[in-house]
Amino acid sequence: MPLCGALTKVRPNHFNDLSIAMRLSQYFLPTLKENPSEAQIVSHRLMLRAGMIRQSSAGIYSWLPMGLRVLRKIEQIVREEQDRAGCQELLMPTIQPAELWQQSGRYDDYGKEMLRIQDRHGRDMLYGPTNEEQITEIVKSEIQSYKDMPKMLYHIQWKFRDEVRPRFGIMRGREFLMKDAYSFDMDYESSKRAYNKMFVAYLRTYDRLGLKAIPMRADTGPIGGDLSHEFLVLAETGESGVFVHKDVLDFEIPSDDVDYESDLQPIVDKWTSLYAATDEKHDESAEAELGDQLLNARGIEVGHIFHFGTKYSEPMGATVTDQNGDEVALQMGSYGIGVSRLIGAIIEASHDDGGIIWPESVAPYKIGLINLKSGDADCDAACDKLYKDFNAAGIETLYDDTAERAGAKFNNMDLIGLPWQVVIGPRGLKNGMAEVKNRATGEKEEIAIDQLLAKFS
RNA sequence: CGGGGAGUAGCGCAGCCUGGUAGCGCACGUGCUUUGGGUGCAUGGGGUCGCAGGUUCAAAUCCUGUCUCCCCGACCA
Repeated sequence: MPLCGALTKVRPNHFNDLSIAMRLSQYFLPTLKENPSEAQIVSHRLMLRAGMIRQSSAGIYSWLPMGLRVLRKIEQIVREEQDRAGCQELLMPTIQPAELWQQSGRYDDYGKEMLRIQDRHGRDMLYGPTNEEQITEIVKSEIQSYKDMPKMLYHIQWKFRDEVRPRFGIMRGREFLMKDAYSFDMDYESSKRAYNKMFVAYLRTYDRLGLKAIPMRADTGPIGGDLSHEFLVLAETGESGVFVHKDVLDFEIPSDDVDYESDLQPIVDKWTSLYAATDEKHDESAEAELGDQLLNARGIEVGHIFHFGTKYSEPMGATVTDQNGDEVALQMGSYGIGVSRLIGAIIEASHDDGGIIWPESVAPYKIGLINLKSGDADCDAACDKLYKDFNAAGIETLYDDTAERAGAKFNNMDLIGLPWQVVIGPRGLKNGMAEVKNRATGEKEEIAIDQLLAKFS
């Protein structure tokens, strides 16, 4: 469908709209001064301290308003890029019938990671760890002719994998939010085009999230071939070692007017032309060959795309009639992004001793407005006006109107990690000035209060 | 699933060895104080010591069992 690229820019998304403004005195934001003892890695600690999540049981979390807000933002960027690539959103259930998995043969194979449950009639059900069977069933039932092919479908849904050992907070939970897309094609060549679309969409998605993500050759599973890549985000605290030709870091991200119907192979070829491997697949000989071109870093896996041919379509009978009237088993691929895990990855990649440093695209609010002297008539008036103006201009603002001391407010705002802090205090106010701090760089500058709106619009 | 550690106030911890009915810091309430990087003083509230048995006149403390959480490893988005 050639329309797919054009639709996304003004895509209304009412159910995902987020409120623009919030007063801290009214916000449910339970921040912690001290580190909870159970949290080991920095993203877990900061998510707990910044009041984003609370643990319910091992690997299962509640999302508090601040955390949910970031989750929604990430989800929305993922959604926009999937839509742009021509992938269509649907929503499949979390609970699936066991029969579906018996058909594919995975019901017995999957093991204890699959949470199995029974309904009141004793019918075997399961909490989906993934959705290949479910989507295959849908396409099988609804598509009979090559004329309705190809199709790319995705959903963003909670999954459950009963990990033996959940850890690292949200990064390795049992319950997690995932975008999974599935492609259906008549032949391998067509399937490869779908794969390339997702490849490009992934590059764009991670870039928009403020991340350096690098595609790396991954295990090809049962099919073989070269259509399988993992996307690793570079972060010092990453779980796996990565070895990358350093020029990969400077490769160009496809722009937002990429034509997804054009031949994307050159982009994919470019991005896979230089050496990039996780430590598991690292080839020692490449190390010598690359010399000082080689970057040895650490990474977090945040996405995986792969082609698996007829692995599910065949056993489940998902066939379509081709031009000759023959029944053909569909060529399939699946494309995952760990949405909730991405929050952890972003924090791992972007924080300092003071707390989180949100990239602007996913920051819960753009501006933290700090009233240094709540209760002071002039400070209150100046802040109220700014707050209203920002609000009217659609600038997301969290207004710290509490009676805390200055130091407490600064530290708390640093912890939360909003990109900009606008500080109003009696001292600057006398001259009509505010202090603006860039959270990422730490730079502070004095700006006239009446110019703030222009700066942030 | 193998190996290790921990459950005492919302959070971080002490007390346990050598039983006598619970304490410190932060947070919270109140009053004063202070006000540009987590003020200071005073005062107050809050805990079936994970749970269940057992030993004992008496158990946070000793014994047995059990549940949960965390860490290392194997596995994974």
